[in-house]
Amino acid sequence: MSKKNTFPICIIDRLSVYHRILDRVMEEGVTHAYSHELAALAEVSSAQFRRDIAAFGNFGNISKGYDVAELHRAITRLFGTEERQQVVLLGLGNLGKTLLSYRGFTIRGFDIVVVFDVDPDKVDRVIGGRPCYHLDKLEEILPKFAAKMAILATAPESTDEKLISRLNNLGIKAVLNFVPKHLIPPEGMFIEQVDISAKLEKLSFLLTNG
Amino acid sequence: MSKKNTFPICIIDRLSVYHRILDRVMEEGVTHAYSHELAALAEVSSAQFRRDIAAFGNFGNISKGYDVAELHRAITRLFGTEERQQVVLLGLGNLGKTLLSYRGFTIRGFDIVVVFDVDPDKVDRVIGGRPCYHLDKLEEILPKFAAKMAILATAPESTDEKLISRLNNLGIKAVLNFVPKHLIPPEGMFIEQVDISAKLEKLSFLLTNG
DNA sequence: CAAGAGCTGTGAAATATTTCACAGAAACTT
DNA sequence: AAGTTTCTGTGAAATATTTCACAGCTCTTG
Repeated sequence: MSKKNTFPICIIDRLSVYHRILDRVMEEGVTHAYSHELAALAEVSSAQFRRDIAAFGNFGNISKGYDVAELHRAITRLFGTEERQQVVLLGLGNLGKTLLSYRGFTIRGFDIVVVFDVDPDKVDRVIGGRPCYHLDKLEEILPKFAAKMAILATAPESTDEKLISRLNNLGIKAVLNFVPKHLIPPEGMFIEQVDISAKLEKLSFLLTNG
Repeated sequence: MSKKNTFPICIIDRLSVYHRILDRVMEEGVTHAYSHELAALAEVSSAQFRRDIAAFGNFGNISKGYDVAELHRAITRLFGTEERQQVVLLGLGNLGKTLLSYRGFTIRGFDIVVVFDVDPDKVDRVIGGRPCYHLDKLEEILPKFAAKMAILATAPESTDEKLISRLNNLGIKAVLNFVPKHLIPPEGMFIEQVDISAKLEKLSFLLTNG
């Protein structure tokens, strides 16, 4: 039995990769796989794969390797996506609309249940199957939903720590931020930054200097 | 003068954050800032900020702090985005279209110059100001452009290492992959994964277990 | 112009993460 | 049923990254 009180946060990123790989392997009808096989698909060492998994319990069978379906379920449980997670979306521009119809969220257990924007043409309507309200009504409407996470796809100019603070006050403790602006979360809140251009910059750096 | 032959790759991610912060600080008319000020905005320690920057040269003025504009330029140079970088986009679904009109790319120095898809309604037309061709013509058309990087927003079913290999043969050595599928790059190629659901999974994990 | 304050860049220490390598366990094989 | 193989989980070692803490410099002030 493995009991550590602390583990590197980057394990979580790798868990998502493992999860996708288990998906794929299951589709192929495989029921058991060894650490070195799964690790190769995830581009990590087999030792790292075993240690990552072992941080959350003993899942490996000593001669059959890992039960693929069981490990998949275990990771799902860790993610808390055994039951569907409700999410609020802020911002219905190009990106917001795309996210609203993004099938990946649905597949992974996340449902955008309500949307907020500031555009008069968009508010007080149902868009993409979800009700859309004016951002001014956030405090009034959001408590009616069970969303614990928010996705931020608002205009950069109007996105700041004030908005974060409003969300925090409404009990939102996790934010996925697509706005290319580094926002500092209040105590107890997590903000995950998705900066698409930053990824291109990294690639460009690697091409230029690597 | 600082000359290291090796440095942690995660510095590059932080450089992007610093870059955004310098943008903001410059907009406010600030010309110089101390490491502890910039570090606070980026949520890193001042020592880390100084060490990250020092890995690429001596930019700090010992009593005025860092020349904001100079440091900004220096990072731009490291990214290789002093001159505009041409990029090819593969896939014109919802996400592809959004990326095509994403202003963040333009602002950061990246131009999507040509697009490929498989939809007969989309190919051999100009869409969003860029010519769109059938993916079958990749080998014929792509060499006419100077793109060194590709953005992958194709359907998961039709995205695999075979496509990666075609890109590699055409001289594309850096790929930004929006398809939620872990692709293994051939020697000498970089693939940067953008898995949006993975970020939500991480947040969900933190809420559930943190 | 000497003393004081406060900065950067960086050795050295501390901490975090990854890899090595093997004990112990299961499943074959003869 | 003993030997062989090959696996997982994990101490211990190796490596990577971050933080500490300060020398040396610049500016300010009296």
